[in-house]
Amino acid sequence: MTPLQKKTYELLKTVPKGRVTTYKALAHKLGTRGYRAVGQFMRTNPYGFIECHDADIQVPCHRVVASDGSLGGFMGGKTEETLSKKIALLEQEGVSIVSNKVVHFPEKLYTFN
DNA sequence: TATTTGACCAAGA
DNA sequence: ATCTTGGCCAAAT
Repeated sequence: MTPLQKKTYELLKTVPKGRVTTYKALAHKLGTRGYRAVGQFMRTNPYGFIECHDADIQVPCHRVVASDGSLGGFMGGKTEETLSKKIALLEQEGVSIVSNKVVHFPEKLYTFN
C-alpha cells in the first residue's frame, strides 16, 4: 500500500452518503493531476464488493464516478454485472442513475471544498 | 531503466 | 451524440 494510495482511500471515506465524487476531484484534492492513477487505486486494492445492506462501509468505491457523470467501473471491471451492483448501491443511498449516468450530477457531486 | 496499461480527461472533428 | 488524439500518473512487467 503506497502512501498516495492510502491518502486516496482516506479522502474517499470523507465523501458523505448520498453524494458522489470523481476520479479527477480526488486527484486534485490530493495535489496531483494523476486522475488516471486514482482509477488504478480503485481497481487494484479496495474491497471487491460490499454488500448493499452493509452499514459498515469503509471505503465507498461506488461513490466514485467519471467527471461527466457516467459510472466508470466497479469491482475491477466495467461490465453490466459489476455496474449494476454499483447502481444498486447508489440507488440505495438516494443517487439515481439513468442511462449509466448520475441524475442531477452537479448537485450530487462532492468536491472537497 | 524502459514500456505498457488502465474503473481517466478535455478538446476537436 | 460518437470517435480520435494527446496528455496525465502510478504500478506492473
